[in-house]
Amino acid sequence: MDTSIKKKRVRGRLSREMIEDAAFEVIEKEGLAGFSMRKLAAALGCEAMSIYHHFPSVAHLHEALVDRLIGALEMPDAGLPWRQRMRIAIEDFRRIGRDHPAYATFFVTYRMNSPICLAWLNGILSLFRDGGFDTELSARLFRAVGYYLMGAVLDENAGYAKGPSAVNTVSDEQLARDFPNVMAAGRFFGTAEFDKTFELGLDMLLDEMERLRDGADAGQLSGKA
Amino acid sequence: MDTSIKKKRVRGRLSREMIEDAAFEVIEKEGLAGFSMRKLAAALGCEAMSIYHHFPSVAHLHEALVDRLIGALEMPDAGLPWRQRMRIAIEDFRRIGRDHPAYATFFVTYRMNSPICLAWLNGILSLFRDGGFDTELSARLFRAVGYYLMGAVLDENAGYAKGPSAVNTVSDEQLARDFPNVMAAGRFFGTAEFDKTFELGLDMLLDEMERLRDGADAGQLSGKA
DNA sequence: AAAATGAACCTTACAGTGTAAGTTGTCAAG
DNA sequence: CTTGACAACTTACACTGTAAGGTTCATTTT
Repeated sequence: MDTSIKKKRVRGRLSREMIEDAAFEVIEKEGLAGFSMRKLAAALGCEAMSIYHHFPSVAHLHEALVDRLIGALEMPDAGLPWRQRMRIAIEDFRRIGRDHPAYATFFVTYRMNSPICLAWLNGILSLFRDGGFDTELSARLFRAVGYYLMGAVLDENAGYAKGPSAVNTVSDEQLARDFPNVMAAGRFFGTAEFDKTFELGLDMLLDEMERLRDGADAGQLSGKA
Repeated sequence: MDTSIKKKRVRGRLSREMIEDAAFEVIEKEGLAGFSMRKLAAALGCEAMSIYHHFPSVAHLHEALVDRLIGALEMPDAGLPWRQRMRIAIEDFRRIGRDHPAYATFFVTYRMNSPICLAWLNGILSLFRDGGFDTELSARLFRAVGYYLMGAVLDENAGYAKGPSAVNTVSDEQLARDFPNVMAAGRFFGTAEFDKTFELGLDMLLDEMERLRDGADAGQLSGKA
């Protein structure tokens, strides 16, 4: 007979929301690669298979996490100036990465096909349309700005500033000797510089979009390569 | 005694280069997630552990793969106009994603600290300096342009156009009814539109950089948010 | 109150992963 | 022919997601 003390287990405790909350915690604590159903279960005080009652697979769970993050976003006030609306929407997305750094790499790579994500996407496309662009230019500008945003989120959370991942590390002396430009630039690659750098690129894109809208398309854009 | 026929095995066959070649093949065939040391070994006709004689870990192997791709890049001819040099360097990087679509997500996420990658990075930073920017602006513009490039490579190889990854798929009817902007924009999200969209965003950034260099910094860049 | 139902959870098991440790096969130098 | 070194293999371990089936318990029905 088993005389070991068994933690009294209150059934019916688990819920999708609880599991999602715990998942975010485990991911941020253990890293995205360190996340597993068993660790998640441990954090919840249950067995791994119990989670499958609420989510049929890890893929379903991950989709729910993305949906939660995207679903929490709301479109900027339509009464604000366009440039400001665009800026707010972009910063909102960027903030997700800031709040969930370990999850960012997954998040950015994720293909958003769920209804919740499509609804957000639809709203963002509306925002581009409100800028005065036709369907084609709205679509292309959305993607171009999205590229910038995705790359930024990725780098800010998993990039150069997060320390070496390479196996062959390079000493500071070698860096200074062989790669002086990297050495000099490194000062502006740190976390403290993220905002300023991001703003610079974002303003460049916003400026160009306003220029495009104001009919400056006879300018360099169609110029030589 | 074992009388089973054993494939005669020629020892001493393996080399780092062979393993890297096979790794690229396996990754593109099986996908990045489907890659494993055992599958790589099978492709090579050897056992998984034999690979460890040439690469101490998968991380080392991955680093070698990234090094090979980056190491193959060369800086654009310094005699060309600056804008064209920049464009070539950017397109060279982008082509890596095109040639190794399945590897792109890893590639873009990878933190480049190896000597080979640092050398490339150092050269690119030189290119920005050649554009007439000081250390700080070179560093920030490199990052901003890099964000755009990273995001593009990511999306072009693992993004929306590559089909649904979501578990809750949405029917075409629902898409047309509930997300008309997505439906309309979808036409410009396909693979065939990648080049044109990428060029649009790239030209926007190049235009802004030339404007910055030509001392137009009294313009909107420092304007209201 | 007793029985039945079904959701919620657990146990076990399997095929897969990276890789540490130890063993065998092969070839070249002495 | 022996020895040594190295390349490749074998085995084993701790981990992963999850399929299959068993157990427990709250609720509902009789």
